[in-house]
Amino acid sequence: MQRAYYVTTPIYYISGNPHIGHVYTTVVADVLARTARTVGPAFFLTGTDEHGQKVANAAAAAGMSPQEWCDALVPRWKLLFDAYHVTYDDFIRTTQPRHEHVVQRVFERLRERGDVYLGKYQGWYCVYDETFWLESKLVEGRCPTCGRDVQWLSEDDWFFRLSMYAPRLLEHFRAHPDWVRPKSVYNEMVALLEEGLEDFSISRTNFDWGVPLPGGGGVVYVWFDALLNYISAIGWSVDDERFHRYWPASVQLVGKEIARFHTIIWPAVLWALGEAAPELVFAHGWITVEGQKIGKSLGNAVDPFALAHQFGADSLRYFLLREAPLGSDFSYSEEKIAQRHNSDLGNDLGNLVHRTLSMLQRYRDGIVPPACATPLLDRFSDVPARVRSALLDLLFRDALEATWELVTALNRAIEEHKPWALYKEGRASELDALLYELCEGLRRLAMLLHPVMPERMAQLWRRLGLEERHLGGDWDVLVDERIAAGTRTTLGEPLFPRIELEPT
RNA sequence: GGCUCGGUAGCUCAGUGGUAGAGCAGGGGACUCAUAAGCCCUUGGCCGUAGGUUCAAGUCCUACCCGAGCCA
Repeated sequence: MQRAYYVTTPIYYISGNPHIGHVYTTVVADVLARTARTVGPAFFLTGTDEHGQKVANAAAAAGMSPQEWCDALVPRWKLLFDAYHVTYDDFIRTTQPRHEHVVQRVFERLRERGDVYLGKYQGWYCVYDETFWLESKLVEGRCPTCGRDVQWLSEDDWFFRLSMYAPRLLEHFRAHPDWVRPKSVYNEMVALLEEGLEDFSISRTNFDWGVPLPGGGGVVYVWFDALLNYISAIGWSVDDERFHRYWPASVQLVGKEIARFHTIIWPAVLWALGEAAPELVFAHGWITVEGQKIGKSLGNAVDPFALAHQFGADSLRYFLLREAPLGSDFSYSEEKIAQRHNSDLGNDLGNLVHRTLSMLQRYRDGIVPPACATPLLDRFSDVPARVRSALLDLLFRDALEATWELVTALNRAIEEHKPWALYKEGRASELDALLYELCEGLRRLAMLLHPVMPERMAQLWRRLGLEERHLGGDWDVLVDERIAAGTRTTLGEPLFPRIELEPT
C-alpha cells in the first residue's frame, strides 16, 4: 500500500464570510497538494466548521435554522476556492453524518478506555469566543479578548485526561524538534508543556447545536468536534485501509491562534485513539492590512472575489507565496500586489513568453524548430529538483527565486544572441537553436510554476501547443520529454498585462 | 511580572565567528524581438542601543529600547 501525501487546512468557522486570510491558507495547501501530486498520490482536505453557539446565534439573527444557515454559506466558500483554482480532494462539513458518526465513535472509544471522565465545568463564559475564563482573567468583568459581557455557567461536562499526556507530549516535542513550525510556536508550546496541562472539557450542556453525545447528556464541544474532521474525512474506524493510506498527515496548516489545539490537544487525542501524531503542523501568520488584523469587526476586510477580479487569482497566489513569510504576519497592500505583478509576472516572465512566441511567429510562422542541444537549460538542470524540494518544505520564496534564475537566464540569452540580428544575417541554424531552447525553457517554466499559477501556466502550456493532460505530471518525466519539432504555437494576448493602479 | 520570536539598504528579506548581500524601487547607458518590457552599469548600510567575550562579532554573552506573540 503506497502512503499518500495528506495536507489539511483548518476547517473554517462558518459564522461569517471568507476573507483573504482564508484564501492564503487554502492556497498554500493547494500548492503543496499540486506539487505532491507530481510525485505520487496526494489528498487535500478542507472544509467548514459548522457547530457551536456562534453559528446558532448568527443563524437565529438571520431568521434561519443553523443547518439552513450553513447550507446557505457553504457554497460561498466553495465558489471562493474555485475562484482561486483550489483543487481540494474533499470538502468536509462537520454537520455531515459521516463526520458526526466518527465524532461519536471517538467519544465512545475514549470513554471505554477511561480517557474521559465526568466533572464539573464552571466559569465565566464568553458566548462570542466560546471560551471559559477564570475570574482573574476578566478585564473589568468582561471578556479579555473581545470585551463582550460574560455569563456565569456551571455544568457537568466530560473531560479528556489531557494532563496525563504532558510527559509524552514533551518527549515527542524533544524528539521531533521540527514537527511544529515555525520555531517560535514550537518554543511556546514547549513552554506550555513544561508548566503542565489541565484536563480539557469536551462536552457542553448549555446549548444544543453540536454532535449529540452518545447516550445523551449534551453535545460535543465544538473545538473537539472540529479537530476530528481530519480523521473523519479519511475514514477513521470506517475504512482502516483508506485511513492508514493517508494518516498521519504530512502537513497540517493552522493559524497561529489555534496552534495550541493542534500541537497539544490534538496529538494527545490521537494517541488516546492509538493513532500517530501528524508529521508537521505549520502555524502561519496573519495577513494584515497596514498591520491591523483583518476582521469584520474592524471593517477592513477586503472582498477576496474582488481581489481575484482586479489582479487575477494566479497573480494573488504568486504574490502571497513570493512575498508573505509563511511563519509570521504579513501586511499586504494593493500597491505591493501591483508591484509584484508588474515586475515579476509582467516584465520578467510575461514579457519573456511574449517576446519568444512573437519572434517564433515572425521568423518561423510559430512552428517549433528542429530539436537540438540546450546547453543553457542543461546548466540549470538542478532547478526542478530544487524548486520541488523547496515547495514541499514550505519554502515558497526560495522556490520562486530558484525559478526566476531560469527566467532571468532566458531573458539574458535573448540579449546575448540577438535573434533579430541572426534573422537579418540569415544565420538560420543558430536562430533555430536559440528559438528551440527558448521554447523548451518556457515549457519548463510552465511546469515549475504550475502549482503556484495553475490557470496561467495551463494557458502558457496551450500556447506552446502542448497537450494539457501532461501538465501536472512527474517533473522528471516531463523534463526528459522536451518539446517536439514542428509543434504549432500561438502568440495570444500577454499572459500578465501590466496593472496601473488608480492614484488615490 | 516571566518567556518566545523578530529589529540588516527606501521596501520585502537572505546572511555558516573571518572583506555586509539579493530582489524590487531610485540613477545612468547601449539595444529593438517584446507588455515603455528585457539587458548592462550604478547610488544606497552606526546590521535597534550600550557594554562585554574574542586576534576577529550582523553572528556569541549581558542589559535596555521597539514590534509581534505566548503564559501568569
